[in-house]
Amino acid sequence: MTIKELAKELNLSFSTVAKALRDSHEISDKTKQVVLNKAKELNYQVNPFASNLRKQKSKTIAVIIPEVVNDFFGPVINGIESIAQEKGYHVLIYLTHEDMQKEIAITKLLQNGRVDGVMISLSSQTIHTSHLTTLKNNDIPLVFFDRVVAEIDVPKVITNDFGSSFEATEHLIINGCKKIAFLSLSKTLSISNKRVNGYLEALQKHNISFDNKLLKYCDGNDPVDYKTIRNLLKNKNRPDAIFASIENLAIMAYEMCKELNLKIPDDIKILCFSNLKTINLLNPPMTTITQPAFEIGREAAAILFKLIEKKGHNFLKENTVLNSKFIIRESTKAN
Amino acid sequence: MTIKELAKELNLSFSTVAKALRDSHEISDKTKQVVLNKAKELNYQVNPFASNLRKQKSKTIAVIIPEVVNDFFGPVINGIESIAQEKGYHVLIYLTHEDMQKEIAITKLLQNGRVDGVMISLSSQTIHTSHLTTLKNNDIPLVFFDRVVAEIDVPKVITNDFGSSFEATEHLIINGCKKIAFLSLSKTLSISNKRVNGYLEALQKHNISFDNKLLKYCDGNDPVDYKTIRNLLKNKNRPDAIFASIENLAIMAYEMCKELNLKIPDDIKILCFSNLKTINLLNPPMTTITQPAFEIGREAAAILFKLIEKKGHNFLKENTVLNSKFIIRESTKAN
DNA sequence: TTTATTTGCTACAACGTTGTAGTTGTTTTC
DNA sequence: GAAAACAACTACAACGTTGTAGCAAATAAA
Repeated sequence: MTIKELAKELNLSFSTVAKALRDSHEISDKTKQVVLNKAKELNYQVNPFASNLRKQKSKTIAVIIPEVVNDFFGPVINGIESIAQEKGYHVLIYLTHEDMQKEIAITKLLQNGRVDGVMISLSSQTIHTSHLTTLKNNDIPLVFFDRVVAEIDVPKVITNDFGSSFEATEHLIINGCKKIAFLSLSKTLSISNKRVNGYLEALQKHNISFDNKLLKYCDGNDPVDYKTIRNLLKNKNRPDAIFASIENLAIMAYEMCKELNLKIPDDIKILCFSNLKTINLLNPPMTTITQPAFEIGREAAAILFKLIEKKGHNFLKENTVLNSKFIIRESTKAN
Repeated sequence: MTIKELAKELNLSFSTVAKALRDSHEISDKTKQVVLNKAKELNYQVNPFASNLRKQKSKTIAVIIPEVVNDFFGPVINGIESIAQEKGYHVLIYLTHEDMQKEIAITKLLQNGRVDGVMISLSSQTIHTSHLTTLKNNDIPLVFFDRVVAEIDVPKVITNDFGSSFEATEHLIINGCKKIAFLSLSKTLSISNKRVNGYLEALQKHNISFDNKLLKYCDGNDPVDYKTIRNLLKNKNRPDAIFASIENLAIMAYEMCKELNLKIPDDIKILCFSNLKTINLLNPPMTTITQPAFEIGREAAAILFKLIEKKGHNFLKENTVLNSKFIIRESTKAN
């Protein structure tokens, strides 16, 4: 059912019908009513491609994330979707699986105007970012969240990673830890570096010298990371705490402790950045830095829609910083 | 950059350029090379809307699910996405949040050819399904997975829910349970009914009379369901086991046990359908029926693409049944 | 040599919208 | 009562593709 067919049914010019459907002031109320009724009767729906082509707008945004089976990115999507649904936008999801090549391929797909805007949280393996600059230079509204590229001048929604990391490390130190291992994800992502720096600064403040054997870079590949953690824990000079920068690594550490029969928190303390909903049911419940994932999604989406609708760009240069919550549970209890 | 602009640059007719880009046999290899080089140089990308409009194809599918923060639907999306990426399709995600009205609104959006196919797992609150029949009648390829509508004649990918449920219930009975509560999700979904029936049949086989106070229908709204579970467990005539048809409800039961100081499995045994990745770390690890979520996603997507490409429809009437795994852990250990 | 056939390219009409520029006939204004 | 304004509708040209039809020139067949 197209406008032209509708027009034929109604014995009106198709321009009239088109305008009536768009509630133009040029059309009398009587005619509008007739057209609308007929449209409903024949279940007329605008053809999105014709409309997109003509208006050069797609009412669609793309969300690029590393992974979806994840208690952080899941709620982020919820947040994004809640705003998108309000605004009548459609949401395309693309997963990079922490692979830079996939990320590049995906951004290429989005350069041709398929979407009105893009939200992205980088893959941990992304070491150069020209594909994102290209996207920005193609005038596609772009918002980074959580894993951002500091150098690219687009709005970013992040959390207070340095502060959280500092606070968590200090908490471990106060509770008696002297050999705190830090499991990081990426050497290049600014978020990873901030988390590492928070850890380092806390060590320094408390006069604990940094042992670089305790700073491990994982790569998001489960079997490999598993080995890294295993080696760390089987070492005779085992750390007395593990601070994981992502949930997955902490879960592996928990599993490894179970396997090696290490008692948490007595033998080793563990904490991490996490949004796990079963965190309280773990044995023992884990101390976490919990990011406001849903709000990050909502905030980032809201900013993207402002960019799309070009309602002023004063916010463009600013990072939006939301605060994570540090929640102390049994996994870091002092001996 | 459009074909016409490219043609002007090359001093060729735009038809020639268009054909060269599509590698038509009507164009000489030499010309093709020239065109392709120029296209690369000027970063020409086909306009997806023009192409979609002309071809009446969008290379996009829609996935409608109740929820994304979920260790079942997450891997399903991974499965879908892995096939979609292979095939060069885009994936639109829509969330119903277990709300039938949202589900209806979403299906309306998809009636106009925006997508080449739709995959859906119903909301638990969906009690009538004419919106899905409409979608099917509009000739939009449709595949159901997990939460299906038995009456609508489209391909479905499901698991052996009756059998799993029977097996799990029997396991509880053998381990000494006599008052097994079943937490169901929906009175109408066929998947829910199958799970309930498996439970009932196992009771019958072992001559345990069914107590309808032990069969609770939850509605996916956390605070409400929380109360339901609380009432169940605070009752003086408390059940000795809880069989939850979805993960969320089991998690709430765990939390409630913690709150009420009930020991699992001594005071009460708990099991559920779940894909939780931290299941082994819970206190105690929970016995689960684990569905092959990733494979469900892959299988359903593969079928959808066959439908889209119209490669025979013999499989149309058949359900694809994948088997879940029943994994016994500590939460149901005999006293 | 004349007539087919093939090769390589061009012209053009869709696809279904949207927005601008007419074209009527009617009403208002001075 | 002529000019201006308005209301309600129509015509049509984009948007950027894709596929069919057409048209030369070159080659093959008769």
